[in-house]
Amino acid sequence: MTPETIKVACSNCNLRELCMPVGLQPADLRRIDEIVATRRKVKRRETLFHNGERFTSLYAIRTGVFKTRVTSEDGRDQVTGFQMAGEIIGLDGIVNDHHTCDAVALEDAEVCVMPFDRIEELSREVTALQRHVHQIMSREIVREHGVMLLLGSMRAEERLAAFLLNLVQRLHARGFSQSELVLRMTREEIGSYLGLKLETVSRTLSKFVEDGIVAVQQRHVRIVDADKLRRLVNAPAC
Amino acid sequence: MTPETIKVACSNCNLRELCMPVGLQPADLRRIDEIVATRRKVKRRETLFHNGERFTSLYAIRTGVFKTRVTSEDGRDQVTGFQMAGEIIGLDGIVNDHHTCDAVALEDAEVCVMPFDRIEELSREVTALQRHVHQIMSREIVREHGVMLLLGSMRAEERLAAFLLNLVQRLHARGFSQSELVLRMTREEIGSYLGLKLETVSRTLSKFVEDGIVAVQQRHVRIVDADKLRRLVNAPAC
DNA sequence: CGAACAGTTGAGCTTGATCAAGATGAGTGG
DNA sequence: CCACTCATCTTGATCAAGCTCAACTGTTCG
Repeated sequence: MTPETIKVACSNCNLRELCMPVGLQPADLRRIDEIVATRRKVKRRETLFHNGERFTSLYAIRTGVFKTRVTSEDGRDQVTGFQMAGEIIGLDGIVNDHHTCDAVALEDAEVCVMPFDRIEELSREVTALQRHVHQIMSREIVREHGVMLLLGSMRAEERLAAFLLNLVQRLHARGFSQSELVLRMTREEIGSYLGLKLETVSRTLSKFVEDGIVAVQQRHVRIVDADKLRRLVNAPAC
Repeated sequence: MTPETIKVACSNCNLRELCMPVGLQPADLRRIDEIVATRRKVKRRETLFHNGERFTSLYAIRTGVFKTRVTSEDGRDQVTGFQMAGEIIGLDGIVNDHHTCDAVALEDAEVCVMPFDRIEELSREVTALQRHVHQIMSREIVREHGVMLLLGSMRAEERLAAFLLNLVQRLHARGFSQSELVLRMTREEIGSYLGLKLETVSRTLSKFVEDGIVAVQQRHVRIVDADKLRRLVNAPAC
């Protein structure tokens, strides 16, 4: 792991409104630049950080998609999320000064390294940043509530439908198509995230194709009937 | 809901080391007292806050046990956690200024009301408090990772075993028995949390009794063989 | 080019859900 | 204090969603 490091600035980053607070005073904006120490490239399949590693920094994703996963004592994995441009990872490490999950790049990626003590220092002075850090953590908590609802109460079709809608919605917010997406993860990784086996993911996708809800070619997915997909998720518990 | 309010101080609260940072300077300690605005009593079955309600404060539980739950659009509930003395609830409300879940008292309870703007203000000045807030939020994220692992990859027996061990461990940290506990929640609520139906919870408990792992009388549970229970959780995925 | 990886599909099985009937206990009002 | 009621819990019988195992196909990349 040779961290290719480049000095950069948030103030003219095109992802700024995704990962930084908006409406800052110019003076504060310049201070925010101090947060990002370096950038770091992570190749496909490499980890950005891993379970047990010392926590030092949060990471803002510039390009690429990551998965985070936790591992139980007996070696079972659970994917806890897929993260893309503008999203912040590493929050798990704050509480015990060590990371408790792995972050693995699903494709070649680049992140901004933001040393956490610098974040804390600056957010004591820049109220908007303080607020922003709190919101990012709260957002993650709320997201995980949603995943718990999905895992605890939804059936396979509902889970996969919710997953696809969530992905495409986040991609759309980043300027991509509302109806087409490329899965950067395997069926097995999707299954791990959704609490399903890879065969079930594959079968359920095939069923969606049969029902004219999506078109699938490998990892290319086109949402043909978004309404049907949405109805699948909101279907009253029958 | 008539909030019986009493002015109080953290500095001489016996739960302080559970919900506040330790090792504070006396001066900072006195400032911490400013955080708790009031206390509030919540009767059994009443909500401390509910989905959609304006977020203003975090709450430190003094007595009683709460459940938090989210509700999906089609009305399905998912219990996202059970919280007890010293634990902080309300973090979900920070991101959008509104709560996204309900907090319901499972027995008569009392909480310390901590206005969040006051927390933010003070944590700009007291570094230990700032750190503490970050840790509380990170801890919740890590806890939820654990729940995702449980919901996504464990079987019914493993889930229930993990649940009982977690409960008794937290109670033990509060000075209660290592082997006896009183469930403050119904089988249905346990089931919701664990992604199981109440019948499955009941049956699995009965099986534990048969196997000499626990003794159950209503909501009284005595852990007879903690090792067996632990082995159930760590059992290699067979 | 071939080996490892990723995905699909089928057959059969297991776990936990569903439906149903009682049992038990706590709270309430007469 | 007792009878009644409602909520909670237990247990049985049956069913189905999703898992497991297996075979095969397609893809990627070294």
